[in-house]
Amino acid sequence: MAFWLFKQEPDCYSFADLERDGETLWDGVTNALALKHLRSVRPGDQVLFYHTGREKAVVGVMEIAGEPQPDPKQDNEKLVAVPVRMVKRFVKPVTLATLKADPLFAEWELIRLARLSVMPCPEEIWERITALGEG
DNA sequence: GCCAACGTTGGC
DNA sequence: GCCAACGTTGGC
Repeated sequence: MAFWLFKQEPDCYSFADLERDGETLWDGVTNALALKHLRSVRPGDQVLFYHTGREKAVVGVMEIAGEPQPDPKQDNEKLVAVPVRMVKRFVKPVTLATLKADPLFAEWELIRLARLSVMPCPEEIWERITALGEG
């Protein structure tokens, strides 16, 4: 079982939308490195949901609900999408400012590669963020 | 609204 | 295959 972080602009699809839907297909990823990561996810993997834009915070946890599959909205076999399901909303969102203030996160892709939307999450970072988020 | 960082495209 | 120009993302 592995840990990941997925980013999304909440005006496009928010954690509240996932709470409403329960499960959704995470699609629309086109960046090569993000796709490489997305093809590596496995059912049961745990995923942090990060809101970009105004919020800039990790807002909750979801889990991979199925195998990566061709993105049904794209006419390109290289592009994949993956089913995800809601797990829990954080009591307290963990803001980017909080993460930037702690050197533990400085080398992580979330900080180093601002435009990457799918990335692995080292277990140490997972533990720290979920501890902060669960208050 | 601006800009830095990065990815993509297209001419050569 | 290189690189300049351009487009996009996301933080500020």
